[in-house]
Amino acid sequence: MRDLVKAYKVLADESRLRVLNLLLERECCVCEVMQALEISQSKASRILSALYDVGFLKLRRDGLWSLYSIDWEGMDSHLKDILQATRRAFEGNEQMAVNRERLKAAERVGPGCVNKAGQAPLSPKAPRP
Amino acid sequence: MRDLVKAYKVLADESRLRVLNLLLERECCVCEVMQALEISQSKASRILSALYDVGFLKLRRDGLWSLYSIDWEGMDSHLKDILQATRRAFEGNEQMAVNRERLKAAERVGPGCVNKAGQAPLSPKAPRP
DNA sequence: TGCATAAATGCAGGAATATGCATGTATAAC
DNA sequence: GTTATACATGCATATTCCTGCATTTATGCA
Repeated sequence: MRDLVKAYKVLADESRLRVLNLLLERECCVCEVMQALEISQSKASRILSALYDVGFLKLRRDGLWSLYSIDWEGMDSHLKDILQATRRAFEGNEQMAVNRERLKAAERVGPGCVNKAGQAPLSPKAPRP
Repeated sequence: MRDLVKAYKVLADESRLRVLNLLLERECCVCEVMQALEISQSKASRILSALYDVGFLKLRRDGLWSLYSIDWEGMDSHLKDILQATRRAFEGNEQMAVNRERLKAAERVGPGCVNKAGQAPLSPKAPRP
């Protein structure tokens, strides 16, 4: 029951729902999230680790990047249930669709993305280091 | 989206989940909830109106009683989704099963239930006034 | 070894939340 | 009317939560 409460606590925040919405689209690093949603780096990082702690996400490292994604395989079945209901709620939502589109446009970003969030990245499609 | 956040906020509390668990069993008045869960009257009342405000419950009056129940018909479809997922999460939980049993044992209580919460009611099956 | 970059985290201020106590309101019986 | 009962709510307090700022940590590269 504690776990259920913790899960709902994490979902009870608009910023965290927006992040979840992006991850339901695809794997993201912290800097992609902060750019797509125009939030600070520390906020993006905290949100991702909160979602991770509850069990919604898994983490993969690639160089300097922390790549978070939905952990469908490892997730508790009740959490999966709830996440799927949440996803359905996102589907009809205009704002959420806009955010997902913005993520697609961003793609993986190049160096300097952390310090330049909010500005257009210098080279939108720079390859990873 | 605001509505979804509000719904999750309401669900992000163990006491409120316990109340919801009782209501998934059957319609309840405030004093039944406070007895079955051994919580104060003001707490029971506030929890029920919080669940009501979000749209999970409907309210029916019968004399002095306020009878709350799950509003399956009037509920938004996404809320219904989430509530059903929540119910499934309750099913395997020992504590929740105990609470539901305690509610069955209590049945509708007689006069004085508000002031005597925690004690056994004087006449467990007294008719309503 | 030193520098640059991505992410994580300690801290603090402010906002939101939960809850007990006391009181107010509405209804019913007399 | 008066009284009793069930419920709702205002207030005060304690606690939790969110967030920005600054700093630290970890990794990769020259």
